[in-house]
Amino acid sequence: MDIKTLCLGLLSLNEACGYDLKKKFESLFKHFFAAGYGSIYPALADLAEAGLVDCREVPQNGRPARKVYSITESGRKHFQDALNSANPTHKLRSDFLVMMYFADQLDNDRLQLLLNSRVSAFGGVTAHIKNITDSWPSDSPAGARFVAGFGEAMAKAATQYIEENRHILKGHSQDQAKGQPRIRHTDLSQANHQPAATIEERV
Amino acid sequence: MDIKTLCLGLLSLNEACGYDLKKKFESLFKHFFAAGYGSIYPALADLAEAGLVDCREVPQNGRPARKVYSITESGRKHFQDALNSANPTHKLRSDFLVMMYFADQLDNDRLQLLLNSRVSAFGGVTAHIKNITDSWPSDSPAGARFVAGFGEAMAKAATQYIEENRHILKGHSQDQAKGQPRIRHTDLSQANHQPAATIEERV
DNA sequence: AAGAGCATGTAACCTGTTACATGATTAT
DNA sequence: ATAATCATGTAACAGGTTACATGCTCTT
Repeated sequence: MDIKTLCLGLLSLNEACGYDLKKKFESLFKHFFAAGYGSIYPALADLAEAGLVDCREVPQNGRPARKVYSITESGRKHFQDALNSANPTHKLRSDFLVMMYFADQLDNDRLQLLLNSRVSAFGGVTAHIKNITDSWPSDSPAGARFVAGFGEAMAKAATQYIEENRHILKGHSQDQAKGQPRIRHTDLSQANHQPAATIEERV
Repeated sequence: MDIKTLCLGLLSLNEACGYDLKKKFESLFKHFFAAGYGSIYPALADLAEAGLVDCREVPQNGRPARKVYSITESGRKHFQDALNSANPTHKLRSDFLVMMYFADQLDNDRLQLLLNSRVSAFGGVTAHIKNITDSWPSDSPAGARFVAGFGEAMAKAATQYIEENRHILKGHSQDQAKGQPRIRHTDLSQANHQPAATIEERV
């Protein structure tokens, strides 16, 4: 799902200007979808050009006019179609896990720092979600509560996993020689998939 | 962290050709980092050009020669630097959660299907991880075990969250009128941030 | 006085994805 | 026979990020 569609979705709930949408992205969707002005404004322009939204300009004193976008019937239909199309994705991209994979090439101070800041980042997610949900009325939409709860649950599980398993990771101590790996790795891909021509895969 | 760096990291453990790296991405990193041939081959070419890896061609019968890449000292240093640079990211991008946010615009059959296939996708992740880790020796690197365990923990937590909370989501039944939202949403962003010029934000 | 917030956007860039192109060998 | 595996890559495209450009008002 691209940002255009997501903007359209938000506009199916309330009319808004680009600035408003950015704030919604940063409150509601922060833990699973990112978007900056550089994507939102062009997206709104495209939506308007395609007739999926209408734009009404509200002049203001001393600021650029608010361009308030509201969804059209055509836009609503378009969004319904998007909701009914194929298998939605759910993708994690984590440099943190990459680094943890290479933990034994990290020195121990750095490793502990990375683990601590990841835990604290998850704490930030939890705090952020709590912060936004606290102001919600009790009849707030189920979908919103579900995705907020999902974020909390993930942050909690991740934190717990890290705290319970960080002890298995040991970076090397800083005073040892650098630049040389001291541990020979087992090849973790499937055993013996290498043609005979390839030599010296290690144990 | 870009794919180039990650390839370099894998090459810091074992020499490999592009095809091998792809397989490693798909076994070890599948749950948190994706990469296709279209990124890997150009990445390897760039690394070689930058002198961070050496390339040795191993001719084969009836196939293109294997281009086996091995890391250089310069490459190893470069990778260490990457591991020691700033705050690694950890980003989720989920169309699934987007759709759940808009659950009440989904019809109920579709909603249940989405939830079921997401649960089953997480089951697939768990199976995949179990599958690869089962073949690992008991002294396999701690980093590899940590990231595999992380993936399992997340899949488990996500599945549990979905099963325990799916009941709060109700799509509309299919025989009702389509294209019109029947529920007026409360604006979930901060209360009263709208300038007076903006009208008719709802309760 | 300084900084945050409101409000718009563009343009160049970076990065990765998808589809294409080729073709023998091995397992089912 | 058919499909999967091995093995290389390119080229066009899509999509999002970052930096830039502007400027008033309200809060601290």
